[in-house]
Amino acid sequence: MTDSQPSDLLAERREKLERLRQAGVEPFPHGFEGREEIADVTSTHQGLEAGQETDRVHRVAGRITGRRGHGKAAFLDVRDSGGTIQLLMKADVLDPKQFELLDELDLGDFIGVEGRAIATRRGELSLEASGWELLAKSLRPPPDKFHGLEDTETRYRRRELDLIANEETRRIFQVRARTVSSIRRWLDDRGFAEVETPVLQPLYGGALARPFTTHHNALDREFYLRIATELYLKRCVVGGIEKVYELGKDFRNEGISPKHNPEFTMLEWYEAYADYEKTAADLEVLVSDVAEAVLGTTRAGREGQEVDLSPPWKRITLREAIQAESGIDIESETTREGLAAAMGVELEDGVGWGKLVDSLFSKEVEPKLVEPTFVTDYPVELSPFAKAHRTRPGVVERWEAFVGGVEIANSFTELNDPDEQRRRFEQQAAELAGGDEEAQPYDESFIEALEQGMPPTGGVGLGIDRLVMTLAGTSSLREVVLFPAMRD
RNA sequence: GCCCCCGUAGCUCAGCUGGUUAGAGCUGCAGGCUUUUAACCUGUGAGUCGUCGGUUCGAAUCCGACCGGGGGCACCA
Repeated sequence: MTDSQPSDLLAERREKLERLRQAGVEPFPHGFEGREEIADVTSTHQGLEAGQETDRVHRVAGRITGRRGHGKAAFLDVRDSGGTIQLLMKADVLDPKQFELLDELDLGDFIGVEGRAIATRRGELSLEASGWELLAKSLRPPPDKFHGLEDTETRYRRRELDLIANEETRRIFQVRARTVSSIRRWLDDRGFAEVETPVLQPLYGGALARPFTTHHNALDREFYLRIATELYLKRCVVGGIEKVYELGKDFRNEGISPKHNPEFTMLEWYEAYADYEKTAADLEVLVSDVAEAVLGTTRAGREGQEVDLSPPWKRITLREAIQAESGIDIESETTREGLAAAMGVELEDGVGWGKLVDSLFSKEVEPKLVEPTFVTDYPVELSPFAKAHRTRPGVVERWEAFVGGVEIANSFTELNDPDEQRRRFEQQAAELAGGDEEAQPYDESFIEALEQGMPPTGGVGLGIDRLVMTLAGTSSLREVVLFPAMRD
């Protein structure tokens, strides 16, 4: 090699690729037999003392994350998904050709190695390589080995680089994977059946949100991406699946924020013969159990805002919560004009009493609900699928759960009176016609299902991304979504 | 949709009251070193300063528009 070679980082790697090929090395072989997980190797030799050598030979494979040359010896760090181990490459142990070809390796390459376990003078467990093979050449340079990758945009757009460079990112998505699997286990163990209902729906419903619209060519008609699984899951309950859940993506055509992504993961479960007291008791146990399973503790949350997720969680009615934080009693201010005046805001067209209550709550109360809290008994205007409260007029049997100032779940005693449901739909349809784009369209087939007869039922929606935020201690939802929505 | 902040080498950053050929560390390349671990030592290469336009003798630096990102507001879960 002379100085006149192109010094471009990509070109360098391609030249190494060619030199390896010319030396008879296949840079992209098909596999590596007899590999052990690095974590297993390190735990096998945990007690090894500095300078101690063994005769145990291991085969490991992974990505080269560090390299320290030493003339007639070299150290490589190799990482697989569960651990990292140091390799000692010595000129007097390796085949001369293999030792020479080490020069053609780069940070980021995948190699497979065989070597005996030793502990170096500094006490680091290492494999003294007797042979190595290239498993895949990396043709692009990895992010800075010390500073990692910090640019937020690159981290989200090229999440693979973020995962390579940042231990914390790998941890977060491990938390996410364990959270999802332990939620499924929790529900499965209690006899819930997981189902899959349509993502493409002829009519959207089950939440107050604007949908994405798409087109089916063969049928030549519009479909909506679901905003919730609610209505289909209740039809499952009508059909006799008494404990049912679905864990999957919903899509809402709303803005993007640290708490919102247009596609997000939602768990909904429904249990026949249960009510919102039962669902609240279940949720606090589920979240607490999941935290214990995933983190080994029920304490979680962001730095400086750690909370204890163990039950029982605090319970407060919406009215009390609002009164405590704002001094406004929503049972006294029962007109939109009166409430707007009490809040000191301009009354805009199309903003009803319910929306005012909602905005009052979001502004004044929600950010302060750091400790796990159930807020109960919502106005009927905001809850078209919830059953009226058994004793309190004007409110429904509904709660929302908050942790760290973020809503993580929503639940009600489900409305199962088809005639009442029809009236609620009519109300929603009127608001939709009146310009409220988040109101519900009328769904006759759902009404027919209720007319078939649905047992008293409790249902819950749990935002998985937001729960993972809490468990992983992140302040942005985008940190727990592998590939968050981006422009272009 | 509105407001504020940001965009300099593959990565992490400096330079920004306008003024020689835009700097550093890591990465890369050449060389040295048989126990290092952010290895070290010597030498060396690498940039449409987000894009386009404007002001100016002169723009990474000042102004405008656009693109992309972050945060906040609005809206939602």
